[in-house]
Amino acid sequence: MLSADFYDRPVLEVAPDLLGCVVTHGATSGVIVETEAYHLSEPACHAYVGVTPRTATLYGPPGRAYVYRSYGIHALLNAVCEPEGVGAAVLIRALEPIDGIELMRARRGVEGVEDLCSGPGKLSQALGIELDLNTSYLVDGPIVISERPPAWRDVRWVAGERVGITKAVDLEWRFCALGSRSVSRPWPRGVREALAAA
DNA sequence: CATGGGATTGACT
DNA sequence: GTCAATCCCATGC
Repeated sequence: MLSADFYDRPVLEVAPDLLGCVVTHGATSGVIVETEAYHLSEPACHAYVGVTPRTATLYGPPGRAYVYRSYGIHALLNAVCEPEGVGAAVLIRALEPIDGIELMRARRGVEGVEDLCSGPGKLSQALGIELDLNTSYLVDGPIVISERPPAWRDVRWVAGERVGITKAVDLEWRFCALGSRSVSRPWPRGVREALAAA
């Protein structure tokens, strides 16, 4: 599994490095195929407002999970990065399912493998991740992130603009693996072209 | 203490 | 393309 040192680096390095790594929670797991970086220096990041009860996790030690509720409905999973005292995290936006696919189908209420984890709210629902896992360590579990399997060692990716935000929209801090149909919509140009060519 | 705004999704026109 | 669901918390009075 990835050590705390892996996350104790600039968030723009960690975000693409997480592509191809495996997230496991209980009997379910999947390969990360999409991430976004957030940093206290830009207004789209929750940490932009400084340290509050909500953002304390972001400013805490690297390697922990930051889980928060979005639109009152979805739990979104982030990996806290950079040294303690620096508010930054990588949002895990999509997975390609590996283990526990039947359990994911039951939790999601849909059948298609490509629909199980192709979005940040979807993957939390599929893996059974809720707000009580906020501040838990991604090194120890219950959620664990481990190194790239051999097939994903040299994963290729493209950067694009982040999704669903209204501030700092021009930063290309979204990272999508090429060749996976589990990337969330809208697909960046490179992702569309790679799948069309395949 | 009241208010308002989301790092989304799925259903519907 | 539009829109509502629904909870947490930051902000302002």
